[in-house]
Amino acid sequence: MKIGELANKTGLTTKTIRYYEDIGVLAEPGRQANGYRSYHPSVIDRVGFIKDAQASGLSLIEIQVILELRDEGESTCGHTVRLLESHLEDVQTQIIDLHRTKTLLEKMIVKAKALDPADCLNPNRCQTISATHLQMEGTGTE
Amino acid sequence: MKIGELANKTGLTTKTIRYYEDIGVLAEPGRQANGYRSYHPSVIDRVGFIKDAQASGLSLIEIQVILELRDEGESTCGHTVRLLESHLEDVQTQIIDLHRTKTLLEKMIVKAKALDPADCLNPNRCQTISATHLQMEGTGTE
DNA sequence: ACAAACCTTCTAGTCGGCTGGAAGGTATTT
DNA sequence: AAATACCTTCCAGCCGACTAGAAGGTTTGT
Repeated sequence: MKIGELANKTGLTTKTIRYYEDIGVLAEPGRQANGYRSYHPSVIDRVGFIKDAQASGLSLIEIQVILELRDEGESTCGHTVRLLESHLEDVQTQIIDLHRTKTLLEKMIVKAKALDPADCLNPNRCQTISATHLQMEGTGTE
Repeated sequence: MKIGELANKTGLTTKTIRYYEDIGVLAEPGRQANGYRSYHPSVIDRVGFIKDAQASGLSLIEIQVILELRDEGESTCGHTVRLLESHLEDVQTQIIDLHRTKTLLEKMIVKAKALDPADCLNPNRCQTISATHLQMEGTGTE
């Protein structure tokens, strides 16, 4: 399979495939006599793995680590699980942060709407997002 | 107030302050006779505003838009509210995405742990995150 | 007088995940 | 034989929010 075919089957571009090879998440494939890359069909699955792992929020570097270990025949499961678990923690933290942000945004919107529109004409009063308005209730800055 | 003092009071670096000036979120301050930047104390509040807006997930470009409108004396509230509301939508979408990711990660971890450790020794079997395992249940690709 | 700590401008690099283009070689079709 | 569609390499740039460093000028302190 040439690179264009792999691109078609995986939905990646040839550029992206070469890039993945560069950074090491895809191994260097064999070459045809003319120098063209020649891919084994199993690479399609590997790309599927990469996509799934990416969709789960793993970076290409992290994915590379998992794949490298796997390629070396190490018992990767332990590593992978630890990586996934630490990633899960990150995700949970992000969710909490986003909820805080959401609450903050909602408060800001409510306050902005409660303002008398006439006040908006005074540029010194239209301070929808004024720091002082919000800091009291939960912007844990340091 | 010189730039270093402003940096101390706001927690930004002098580099960052100059950068903010470059991209337009902080206006060019006056200069002393020697060419040093000379800041009005009100800039501290403005930086506070920027920090809060950033903490709410607004980009510096978006913040700049709000501040520019405000500086021009426009009735910004409407614009600001619309910006905040569209941002709130983004945040909500992000939360939903993260929850999907979280569920996916949890499933992956459960599956990984359920595997017989002996299987890990076979690099072709230790496929914790194998694409085929997961795609069936909700990786809406495209 | 001289060092240290500040200030100035400018250029360029970082991270991550690509994308674009140039300049060439090869394969297929007409 | 020429057009086209593929392939190769390498180098450069994008986004956002900085950060680092060079090379110089100023102010402060001893």
